[in-house]
Amino acid sequence: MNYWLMKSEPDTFSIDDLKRKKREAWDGVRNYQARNFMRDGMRVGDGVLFYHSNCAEPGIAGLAEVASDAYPDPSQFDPKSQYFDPGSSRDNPRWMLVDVKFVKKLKRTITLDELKNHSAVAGMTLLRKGNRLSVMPVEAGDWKYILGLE
DNA sequence: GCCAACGTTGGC
DNA sequence: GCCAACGTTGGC
Repeated sequence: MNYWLMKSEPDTFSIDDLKRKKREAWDGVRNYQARNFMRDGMRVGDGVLFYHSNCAEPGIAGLAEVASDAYPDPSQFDPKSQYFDPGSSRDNPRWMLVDVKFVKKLKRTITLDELKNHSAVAGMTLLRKGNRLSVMPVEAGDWKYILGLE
């Protein structure tokens, strides 16, 4: 069992949206490293920290779970989608995604600002300067520690 | 809205 | 293969 952090802009798709929909295909990832984590690293049942980015209160807003194996992101084939990739083909899809299902909304958002003040998690990928990955691994120890902060 | 950081693209 | 230009991310 592995742990992950996935970023979403709450204006686009928030933890409340996931709660309402129960399950969501995590489409639109167009970064190779993030894709590789989904394609090669994720297994059904892995834990996911649902992170709100690019908003008033950036931070971990809830928990989710990997709910499918990786499969081709349908939006890459759709010319009307903002995620359309003319360089990809159905025979050899470039972008993969997983489904994610709702587990819980945290009682409060554990903010980025707060995490920065805990030296125990200072090594997290999330906190690395200039980090822009939208999907990244989380170490088991960091996962446990963060859940203890709620 | 600004801008630092970083990934991608494309000319050479 | 180098690297400048460009686009995007995301905190502030």
